[in-house]
Amino acid sequence: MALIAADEERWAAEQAEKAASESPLARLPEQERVRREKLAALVERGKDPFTAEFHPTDEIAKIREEFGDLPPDTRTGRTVAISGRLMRNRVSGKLVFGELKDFTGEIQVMLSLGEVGDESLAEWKHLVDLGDQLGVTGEVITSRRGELSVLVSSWVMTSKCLVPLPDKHKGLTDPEARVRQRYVDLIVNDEARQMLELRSRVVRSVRESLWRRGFVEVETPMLQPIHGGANARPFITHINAYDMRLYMRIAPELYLKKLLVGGAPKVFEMNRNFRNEGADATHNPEFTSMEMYDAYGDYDTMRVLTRDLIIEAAIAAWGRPVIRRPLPDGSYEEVDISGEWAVMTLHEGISSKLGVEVDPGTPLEELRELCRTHDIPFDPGWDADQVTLEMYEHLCEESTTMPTFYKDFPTGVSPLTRQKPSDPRVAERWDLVAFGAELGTAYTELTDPIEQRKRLTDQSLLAAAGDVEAMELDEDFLRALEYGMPPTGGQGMGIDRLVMFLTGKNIRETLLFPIVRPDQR
RNA sequence: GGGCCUCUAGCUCAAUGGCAGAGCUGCGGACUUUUAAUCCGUAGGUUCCGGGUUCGAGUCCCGGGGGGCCCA
Repeated sequence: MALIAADEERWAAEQAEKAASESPLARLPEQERVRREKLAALVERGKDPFTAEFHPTDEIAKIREEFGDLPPDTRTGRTVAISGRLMRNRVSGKLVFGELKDFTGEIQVMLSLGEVGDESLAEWKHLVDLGDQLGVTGEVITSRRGELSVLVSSWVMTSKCLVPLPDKHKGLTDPEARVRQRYVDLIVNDEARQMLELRSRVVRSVRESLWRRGFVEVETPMLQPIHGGANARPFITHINAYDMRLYMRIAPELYLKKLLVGGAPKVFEMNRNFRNEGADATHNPEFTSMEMYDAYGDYDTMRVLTRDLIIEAAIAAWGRPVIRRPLPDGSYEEVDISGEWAVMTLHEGISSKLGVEVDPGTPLEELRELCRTHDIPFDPGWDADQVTLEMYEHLCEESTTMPTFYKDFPTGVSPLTRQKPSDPRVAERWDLVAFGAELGTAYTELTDPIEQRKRLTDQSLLAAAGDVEAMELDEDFLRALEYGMPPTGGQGMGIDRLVMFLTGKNIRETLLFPIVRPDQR
């Protein structure tokens, strides 16, 4: 509490200092000064360099579609109004060739003395810069060399760009700059725009796949008084109204199950979770996940559904059931994922890697010995279930390439999962792994409130003993289960991971704005 | 957390310990069919930050920071 108040004070002081130190034109690079001078010149000539009075009626891609293959020197008689950013500008005396780029594509614009007159041509030559947003009206024609163009009859500046763009050939390559200034990345790198669109198609595909199957999309709290539903370190925050600690959610699971208790049979939520752990090529502190629950389903029905969702997402992304993998030379290869996906128990997975049979009854000492001989680190305080989980992560996850379901996890490391009736030592849970990364997990949910209380009590004891990832005891969740929750299959899938899987890119490219340290300069 | 690499003009990159440079961009000029336009001229620097060694440091040493890759 005291700490948060101190933080707020420091923040206010920093803001005040910042405002005081910022004199408007102090030490601007020459090119930025020039652009501001042009801005002033436009205003002086009665032009609004940020006018809102231009209304485009045409998209560049549509024009290209409609007039794709015209012979050189064609006049179409068709007038269009387009808006876009000026990406290239070739000034040739009384004729100017520019290239205008909107979010759909690029097209050449031609400005000739005869068409626009002295003043307009001179203003373009002296007051327009690369990067400016322009609104252009003119006839669709082709140039003498056959380039599809808009012969400008009038133009306005819709937004002056006050900062020079990166190199027109090399673009912006510094990965740090690309992430810190994603807007610049989007302006100059087509790849960034394609990722934005691809991710949108994937998210939409997952939603539509679920809607089509009768699932209802819901939103549950991100600010939670008790963090549960997963094992992870939470972000801690504070609510002034109640003067109380709150957590950013690490998972929506417990709330979604309350909806099942309430009678909603098929629900899903696709939204942000927050985990106060590392930030690297595969982890961002906030990430998007999808969780779904299907009453009277189980972990087997979830397995079939999950594969269907991912195949449908791949088709949404690439038009075919394929994913892309990076090759050492920087290019990508397509991998077909339409075949059957492997299914094996976690113990089968471990056994095949070790060449030694391991099963749920293998004694702790034997597991430890296997860890020692295979260089698998373990904590001497762990029980057999925890050691087994570590062996699985070490031996199976990394070496798995094609999508594989590892199922039947040790009950002790699966506090929210129903035990297998035929063998209560393992729980009906699977992890889906592909190319070394976990894509999702699913359970036949534990619905017995008495067994659930016992498991969560064990977890809270771990928490009290200092395990920062262990769950807290959520009385309201247990109370809800006491009202009776139908047998249910539940599944969680990382959407960022899914996009990474589909594209072969790292998380900082699949997220528009991954977390970065504040720029100190 | 450990190892390796990296940070120089708005962008992309050079520079044996010896005058900090090029291309693009910018600015001035020529050019009415260019498309990485061309040609002439010209401007632009806290070499990430702080110390140290040296006659002299972008370069070598120490410390710090940002970023990337690999490992745990």
